Amino acid sequence: MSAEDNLLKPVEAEEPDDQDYLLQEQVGFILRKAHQRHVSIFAARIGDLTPPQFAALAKLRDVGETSQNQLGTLIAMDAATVKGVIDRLKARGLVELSKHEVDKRRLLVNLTAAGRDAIERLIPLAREITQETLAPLSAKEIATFMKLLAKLA
Amino acid sequence: MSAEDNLLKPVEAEEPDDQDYLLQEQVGFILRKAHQRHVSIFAARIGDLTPPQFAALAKLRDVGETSQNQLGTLIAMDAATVKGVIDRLKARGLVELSKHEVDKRRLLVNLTAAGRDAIERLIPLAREITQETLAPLSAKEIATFMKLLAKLA
DNA sequence: GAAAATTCATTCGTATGCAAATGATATCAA
DNA sequence: TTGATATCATTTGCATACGAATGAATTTTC
Repeated sequence: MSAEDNLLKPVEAEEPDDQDYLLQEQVGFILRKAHQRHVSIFAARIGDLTPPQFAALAKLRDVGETSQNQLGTLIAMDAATVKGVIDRLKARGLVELSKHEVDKRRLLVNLTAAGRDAIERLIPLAREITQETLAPLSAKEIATFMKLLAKLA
Repeated sequence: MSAEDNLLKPVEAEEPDDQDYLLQEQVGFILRKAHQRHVSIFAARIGDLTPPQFAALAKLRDVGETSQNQLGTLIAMDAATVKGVIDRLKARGLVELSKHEVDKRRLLVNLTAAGRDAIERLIPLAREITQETLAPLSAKEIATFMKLLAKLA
């Protein structure tokens, strides 16, 4: 095949070879950047709480009291990570911890009154964060994107 | 409006109110999970290098010698983060550092022979990682998804 | 019912990721 | 040319994120 043929060949048919690995076109790299952008938007709107901390409060609002590990499963954090998040929320008086009466291994987590106030107050801001993150897309594109993204996660 | 009317109302017309904020349907949350999944796939295939470290090597392969800061811009890392990544690559002999002759502020980074060998060897694995990450989608869905994801990043 | 396997939580070590402060050097502007 | 700005790099502090090891408590299995 001559070099000229490449001018006629559609891009989709390109055989990737080691000469042209383009980092900026790989899912992982773009996924990382999209995530960074979202975190940045989040920080601009909710400065005093991180996305993982918000996730913990929002999920506790949904399900009520649960064990630390169970909460971690619900918000996709491993045991070590969720411990740090809960520790910091506890230090700020947004959650309270107690021991499970029957199963002595479990550490129960629940919202305090202040924690409930905080999450109720922040939810409208979180809706705006979602909107701003998706702002580059049209309504139809958003529907498509969310469907596909969910398949990948 | 009676409760029965809700049965007839299409889902898309639901007015979101604070009662039903669903964390698991928010872009940020799913984006974080998708990113986690990708990192996990990456680690399973390339155990001895992280995605940021790989990104640094791959970009150095593209552009050749650059300043640490410039490299950071190219791979979307701030100055503090890129320094850590480069330090670790240097400690493993994959990159080498030198001072810019003219502009004494700049720290030049380049691949060593070992670094070039490593990235050439890893690129085929990186292609597989991209494929596996996108495996839940069809070819057409991949094209759509990548287009929309790029808009968000 | 005792041993084995599992689950829950903690701790340690390593690696991003970013804000803010600092110091050195370069560039711009009056 | 010098004084103000801007850029490059480093450091510190804080917050995820996860593997691996450990200990305590529970469940399973024989």
